[in-house]
Amino acid sequence: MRPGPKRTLSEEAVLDAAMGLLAEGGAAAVTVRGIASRLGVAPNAVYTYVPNKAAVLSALVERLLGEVDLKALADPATPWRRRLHALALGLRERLIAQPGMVHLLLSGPMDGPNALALGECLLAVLAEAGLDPEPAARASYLLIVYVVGSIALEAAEMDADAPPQPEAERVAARRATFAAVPADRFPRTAAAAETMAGFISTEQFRWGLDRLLDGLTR
Amino acid sequence: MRPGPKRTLSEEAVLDAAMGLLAEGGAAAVTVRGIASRLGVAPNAVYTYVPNKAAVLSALVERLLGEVDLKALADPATPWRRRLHALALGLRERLIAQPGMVHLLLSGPMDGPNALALGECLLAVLAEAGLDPEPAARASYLLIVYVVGSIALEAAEMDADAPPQPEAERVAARRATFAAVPADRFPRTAAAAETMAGFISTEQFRWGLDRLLDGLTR
DNA sequence: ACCTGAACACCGTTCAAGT
DNA sequence: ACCTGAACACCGTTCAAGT
Repeated sequence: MRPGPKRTLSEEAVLDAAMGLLAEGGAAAVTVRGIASRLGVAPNAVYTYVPNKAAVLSALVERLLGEVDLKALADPATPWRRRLHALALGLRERLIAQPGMVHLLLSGPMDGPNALALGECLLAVLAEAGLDPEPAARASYLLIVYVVGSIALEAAEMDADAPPQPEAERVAARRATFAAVPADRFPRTAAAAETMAGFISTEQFRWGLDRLLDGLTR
Repeated sequence: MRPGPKRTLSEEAVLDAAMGLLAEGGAAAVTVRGIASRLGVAPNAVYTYVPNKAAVLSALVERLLGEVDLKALADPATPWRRRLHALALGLRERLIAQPGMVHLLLSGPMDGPNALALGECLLAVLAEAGLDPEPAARASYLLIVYVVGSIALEAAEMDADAPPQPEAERVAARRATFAAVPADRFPRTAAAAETMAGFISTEQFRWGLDRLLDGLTR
């Protein structure tokens, strides 16, 4: 490929390449040089389309948030609690599917337009749930904290530099870990080992979400 | 400093150096070469005391968790709710004081002895609160998710490569951000801007913790 | 305007020495 | 056993070219 004003690439192509690296090798694999090589271009050519690596990472987060189906979230035909469940579970599914994505999400403020749109939609749903503006705002943040926190803890137990394992295998790995806990020193932990193995599961995620919504609307 | 079997250093010294780098320059500043230079030693000398960088990071997390006052958490003289508040606020204070520490916490599983001890203690407190073993186990995880998630989101808005700013300044920065939100596109967000500026505060942290405990014990 | 080659200032880690 | 110098295979980013 010869130099010249060709504009063979685009910011979108850069983001696609970055996404591919993320999917294959985790957050550590997302490098400017890796993006360039995937695009068949010299490392510094990437800087034509993107100011720096940090911009790539936050653009990836924005892109992910843009994929959330806000129409379904806003649909007044479905009960608000069901809509919040769908949002939380959808976000979880997307974030877990891309190991290392949570780390990108937590590497900077969520202040992009898609993040704002999601927040706005969340406020509307919570208003429908009967919350006044101030509690609704606080509740929206609490929900985000829960979703992101859950996934961050899940991701912490995953091998960051590998493709994601299915949930059943990850739970099995945790079960093995807790089976090795000495019952004399940590009796309660050992007794609840089976429960604790399942913390990394959709079922526990749902349970926690319900306790949270209970606390918010009682 | 000349080579030879001197044992001038120790694993503890390595961790101290790493902690100093973390405090001064955030997570990105914690490098093997930085540790070595801080100890006045060649980069590879560090590998005499520590197998690799990942071991340094998880040891830092373990050290932090070891600083939690489990005796105060277990003290049956204080009401359990107050004890949980103290634990959560204490963890938050420590983690916020070291910018980048949350990223270390989230970079691997919390399966060290101090993490287990903290979990065990948490289970005991929740049992005192009247929860059966299984709900207690789930609740303990939910609490950890909340604390870690809150701090991770707070840290995401902090400059990772700089010493921590006081809470008041961070809230002020957020206020400026939300004041710039266009009210026509995001009316609810703009209306609740003042509330949302305070999400990064001890007060919101307390509020969320109380909603959580409400949901867990109702 | 867009791309290249070369370079700069970094990484983590390894390996063959020296004492 | 412990440390060193040198090296390897990487980073992100910049800069002076070439077309």
